[in-house]
Amino acid sequence: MNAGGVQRRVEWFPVKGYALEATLAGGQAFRWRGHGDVWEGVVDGRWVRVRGSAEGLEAEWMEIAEGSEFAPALQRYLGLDLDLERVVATFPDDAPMRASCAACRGLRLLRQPAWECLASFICSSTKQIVQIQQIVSLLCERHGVPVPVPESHAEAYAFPTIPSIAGCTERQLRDCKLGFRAPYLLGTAQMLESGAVSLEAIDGLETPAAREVLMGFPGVGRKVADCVLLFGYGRQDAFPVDVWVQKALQRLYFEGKRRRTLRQLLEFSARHFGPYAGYAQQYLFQYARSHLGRAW
DNA sequence: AGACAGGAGCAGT
DNA sequence: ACTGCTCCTGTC
Repeated sequence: MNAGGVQRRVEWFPVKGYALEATLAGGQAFRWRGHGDVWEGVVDGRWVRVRGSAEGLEAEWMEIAEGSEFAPALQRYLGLDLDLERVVATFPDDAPMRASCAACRGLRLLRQPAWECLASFICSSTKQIVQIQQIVSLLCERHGVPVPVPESHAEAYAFPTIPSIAGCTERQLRDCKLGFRAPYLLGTAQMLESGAVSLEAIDGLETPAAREVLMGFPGVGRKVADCVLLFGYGRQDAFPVDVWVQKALQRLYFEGKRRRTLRQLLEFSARHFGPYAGYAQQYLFQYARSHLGRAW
């Protein structure tokens, strides 16, 4: 499709060693498909394909409007405006972090649109990544608008808007396999649609206050709120603790000691991992998932 | 077959 | 402040 002067664009980002798979398919976002060095997704309503090489990233996308300048937004989404080496250098110099960094070289944090991030993580509770991908795909196919794609390419859809979700019935959402999360997502969309709370206003808040606002939405507890703060608002002091991170922290830092409660682990993390604790968390998470196995 | 998932929300202690 | 139970449903 190439109607209305809307064009295919290509841009080269000279960033070395970007770990595409770990970043795009590691559980931060749920819309990327691909393998190895080639990945496709939809970002801000644009179909995007990214190819990675040792020297950099080649991004290709379909513009949605004349004269629109998407490259900076994509750069921001991919987390390119950040000196990764300097961030990694702030991580504590201990054995678990060294192992995590070695295992996840080139892993970055994405900076996703807040609504998409919030909605996706409301869908995520007690679900594995594959299942979250299924749910999000169904939501997009059924309630998102089609976006321009290259000639003879399969259809792609934008993430559903707040009004389009707010206008759904609980039944429609359950049909997208949301289960008990359906009323949560619906309630959140309706709160936003009513204007009682705004996702933009959160930008101006300190992290603890921002977290409190997010936890006011149904289906949003501490963990989901921290994911949204980290992946959607770039708050690198947010530290989501899910069962994987919990197990990893317990095992890597408190081996043989009495089991720490969630609260204790949060306290430990806040003082141990430094200014980029959230970044460190993603490294630990990936490491725990890929190297420590599922049978602890 | 049956437990178990990258949790939230609630009651009970 | 912690524990334990329930909420859907696909996957292993």
